Amino acid sequence: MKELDPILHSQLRLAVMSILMNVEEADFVYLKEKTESTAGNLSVQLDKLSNAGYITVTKGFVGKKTRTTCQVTEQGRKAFEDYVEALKTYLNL
Amino acid sequence: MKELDPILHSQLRLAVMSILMNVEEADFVYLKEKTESTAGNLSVQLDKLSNAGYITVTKGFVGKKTRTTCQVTEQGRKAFEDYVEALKTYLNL
DNA sequence: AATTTTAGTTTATATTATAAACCGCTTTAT
DNA sequence: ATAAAGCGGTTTATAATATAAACTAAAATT
Repeated sequence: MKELDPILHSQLRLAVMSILMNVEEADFVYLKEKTESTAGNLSVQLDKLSNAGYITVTKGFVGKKTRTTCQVTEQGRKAFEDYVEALKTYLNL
Repeated sequence: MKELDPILHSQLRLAVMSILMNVEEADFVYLKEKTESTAGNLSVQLDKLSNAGYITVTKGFVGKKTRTTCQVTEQGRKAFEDYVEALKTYLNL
């Protein structure tokens, strides 16, 4: 049986990646709302995705407010697709 | 976003369930080989699936040797199917 | 009859997920 | 102008999980 990439096999990280796969970019606040996660948890999981090279995290400003935006990288996109393929063998799809 | 049943969202437990979904029953040794897990890990995860009511574990004998066989329950089957549906919303399938 | 193998279980450890507490800045109310 | 409240996060502590290592008991092998 295929390995399931442990970086993606986590509910919150998978949710984040799932969102980012369908959109050019998404900011912290949006991801937090969509995933219904706490800010702390999200922050940690974004770090992990970022450290794995699956997403890029950019800190900018909108007026005076900070804004953290995330984008999936090519590597992340590939990893997600591989993960989906691996999972299919478990789910009988 | 839907919750992913934490009992199923574990590589080894999911692998076990995946196998059991396609077969009437499977024994400990078979599951261990197929999943390439250690006996200890498998033992623990079978307990969890059993405690959750997703599988039944039966200890019997083949000649003088013990044999532990597992079967998925109706509840387990339902949980697995629900899990697959929930996952699909993450994977865009 | 001693040794190895088989079929597991129990226990200890490393990893992970999660939430709680915190921080700096901005806006609002006093 | 200043205190209080809110926003956008990060850091740290704790709880939960996965995993392997150590152990047990019986059977098979030498």
